[in-house]
Amino acid sequence: MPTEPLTRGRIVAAAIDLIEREGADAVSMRRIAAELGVGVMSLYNHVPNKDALLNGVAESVLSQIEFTDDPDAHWTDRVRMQARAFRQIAHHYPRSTMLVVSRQLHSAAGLLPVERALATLRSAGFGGADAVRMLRMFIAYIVGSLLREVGVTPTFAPDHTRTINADGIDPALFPEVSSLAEFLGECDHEAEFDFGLELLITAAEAQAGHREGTNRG
Amino acid sequence: MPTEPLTRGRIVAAAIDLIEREGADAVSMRRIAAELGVGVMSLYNHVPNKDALLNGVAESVLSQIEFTDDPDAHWTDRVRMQARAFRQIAHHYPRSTMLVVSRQLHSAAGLLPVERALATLRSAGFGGADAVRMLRMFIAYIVGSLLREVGVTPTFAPDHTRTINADGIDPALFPEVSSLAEFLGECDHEAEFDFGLELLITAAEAQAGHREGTNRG
DNA sequence: GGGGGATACGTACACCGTACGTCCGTGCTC
DNA sequence: GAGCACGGACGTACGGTGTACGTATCCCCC
Repeated sequence: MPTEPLTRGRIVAAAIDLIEREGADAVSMRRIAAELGVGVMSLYNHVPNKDALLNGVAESVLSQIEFTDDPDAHWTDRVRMQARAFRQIAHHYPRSTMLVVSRQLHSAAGLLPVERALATLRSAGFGGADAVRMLRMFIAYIVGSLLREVGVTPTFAPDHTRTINADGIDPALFPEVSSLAEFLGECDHEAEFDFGLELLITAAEAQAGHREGTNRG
Repeated sequence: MPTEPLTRGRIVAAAIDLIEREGADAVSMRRIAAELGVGVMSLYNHVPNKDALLNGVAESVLSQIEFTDDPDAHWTDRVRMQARAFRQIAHHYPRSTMLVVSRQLHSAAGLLPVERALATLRSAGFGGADAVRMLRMFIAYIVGSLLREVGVTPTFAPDHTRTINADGIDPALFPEVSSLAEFLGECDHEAEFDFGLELLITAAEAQAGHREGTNRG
């Protein structure tokens, strides 16, 4: 009974599966091998080392983004759709998101979203330099938001404020925090994401109109 | 010759020092102990485990933020100053920034910036819910930006595009990326940060004016 | 003096990534 | 068909990791 042959793809898939089930800390070459019913060192026939494997995980997740934005739609709608597509994949692989965001990949997988976004921004009338600036701004916001959603970002996170509150935070030292504990303690991630996204898009649109015909990129 | 007694503070300081010198991967309990000229297990008299130690690192860095914003200044100026203070500390401890941003601390160290920011936003006239929303938006942008600056964020990062370009990216597949390689390849971090920050502040100010007297928080 | 608590330390265990050597099934060459 | 080269699967081994546990040492208070 020849088992399915070992493959880089199968290994990466097993890694993603393991990460989503037990978290990134659970990932070890031994563990993945066991998961695949295979000797540890067999993995190294398909993957040079653990770091490369994790890069593979990030690339795989990134490449699964589904861009469904209509090329004929208004550019603001396209930006919205692209940002949401990014967010959606992060939601689908929440525990892998940290990996995606924290690894420097220089492969085509990571380049496609950039290409799409740049095309959209240029179609909005932004010059080269401005398009890149805008892209970087959107990415910064999206990455930061996803980190919060995924539950990585620090104190400012949602449910932990409840913990803090339970611990009893001193209202004299932190009047605002304690009086706003109600709002800090809850977080509709999607609503929060969209709120900032809309603000950014509105601001970007204002810039686009403002600089029309003044493209200096 | 009784050496300086071991202390949680000294341990955390040694960890920060080590991280900044050799990166977060170099941190191990053995390494830190060696750095302090001390047995490994002695550390555990002052720190429950490695994770707590890293939390200590994050808290320490966070608590060194110097808020110099004038309480009487316009709220937009105060937001600007606070965001820059955050960025400055990240620049001072670049390799520790990832830790700061990726750990869930629930200590006072992480609460102070939140308190300051909330106070500022409330003074701008935002209701409770809106103030928290704005705070989250600013934090998302700042965190995302710092990750990029620190050189952690993926493909969209600056100098690696040059590498990609050197590798020869296919202009047919990625026309925008390749035609904008010039702009993607360089990044004045401070200018980029300020660009987005100003956009956000402007947008926030518009919201503040728009909702005046309509506070529903 | 003597007892007790805090601190420093060494040893030991389970686990990690991976370099290296070995084995075996497959396919090509004669 | 015989011989052989080769690639993939595997076991072993080494140096590293975090930390549980037991022990030794110091200082302070009685």
